This record gives sequence, C-alpha cells and structure tokens, in this order.
Amino acid sequence: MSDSADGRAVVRIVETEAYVPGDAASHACRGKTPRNGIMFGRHGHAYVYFIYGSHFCLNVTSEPAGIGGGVLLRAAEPVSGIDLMRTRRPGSADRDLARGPGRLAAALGVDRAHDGTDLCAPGSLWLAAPLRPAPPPATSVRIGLTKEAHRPLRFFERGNRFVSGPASLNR
DNA sequence: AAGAAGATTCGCT
DNA sequence: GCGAATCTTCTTA
Repeated sequence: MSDSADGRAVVRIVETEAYVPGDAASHACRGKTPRNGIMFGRHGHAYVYFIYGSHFCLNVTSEPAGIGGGVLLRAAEPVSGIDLMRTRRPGSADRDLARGPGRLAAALGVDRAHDGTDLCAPGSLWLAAPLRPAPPPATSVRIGLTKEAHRPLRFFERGNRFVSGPASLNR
C-alpha cells in the first residue's frame, strides 16, 4: 500500500521475480554500489531504481544485512484508490494499471524517494497482510533478462488476469 | 573520460 | 510484432 498527499493506493501483489545471491542477473552480483546499496541492508526494505530512462522498479530486499538479494514486484491487482492510479497512469486500461514492474511502481507513485523505506513499518509505502487466501503461486522462468533468465524464479497467481508476461508462461 | 547495456513501456505497422 | 525513447550506472580505456 502507498500513501501520498493525493491519497491512498492499495494493490494485491500477483507476480514477483527473485534475484538471489550469486545470480548474474542481479544488480548485486558485482558487489555493493551507490545504487544497489539498499540490497545489502536488512530484508524487508524497498529497493527502487530507475531503468531505461523512464521507469522505476520496486523491489523488496530479501537477505540479511551484508548479503545482496531482492524480489522484484512485477504486477499487482488494483484494490482501492483506483481513481488515483488512473490519474497516475493516464490512458491505461484498468487491467494495465499495475501489470508490469514499471507500471506497478507508477501506479503506487513510487520513485527514488522511496528507496530504502522500511516496508514493515508505518510510512508512505508498506506491505500488509494478504487481503484474501490464495493458492501457492505458480512458477516460471524470468522475464526480460539477458542473463540467467532460465532460472525458475518468477512467481505468479495462476489464472489472475492482472499478471504480466506472455500467456505461454502463465500456465 | 567516454561508452555500452539495461529486471520497460508505448505507439505504430 | 518491432523499434524508438530516454538516462542512470557501471565498466573499460
């Protein structure tokens, strides 16, 4: 969930991708740098980075302090604050408000200012308990990577129409 | 100091 | 389905 001066936006995460220690595709694979420093901090914090000159991606750090790792939030189902999300993503169909990592960050109003936020504490951006029970996530290879994409580290809710990626991966 | 690559999205054909 | 847009960051010279 995210709070801002414009209101609150709530989504249900339906797709994630993991970047584990020793992973050539991870931003952490070449050691700690100014950009990825948050990944080497404690788990449960936001790692936000700017990509392709126009988009932000939101990750949750996943490893103990000193070890670089994280989980990219790839897609989410809008739950409330939908009008606010439409404002942030003009021209987008409701299904596409948060379907994709850059879209998800935009819908929640996430930018560099959220880098390092503790997602388990009250604030402008945080994780809450599941809104409804869900079956165990399905698994697939990762999307959009040029290295180690074959690893089965993408997790998604099977059958949910807010999941991104080609249909062939979502079975 | 310069260059290439990148966990993407959108619009056009 | 394909390619441009756009800029930050790290790597290499």
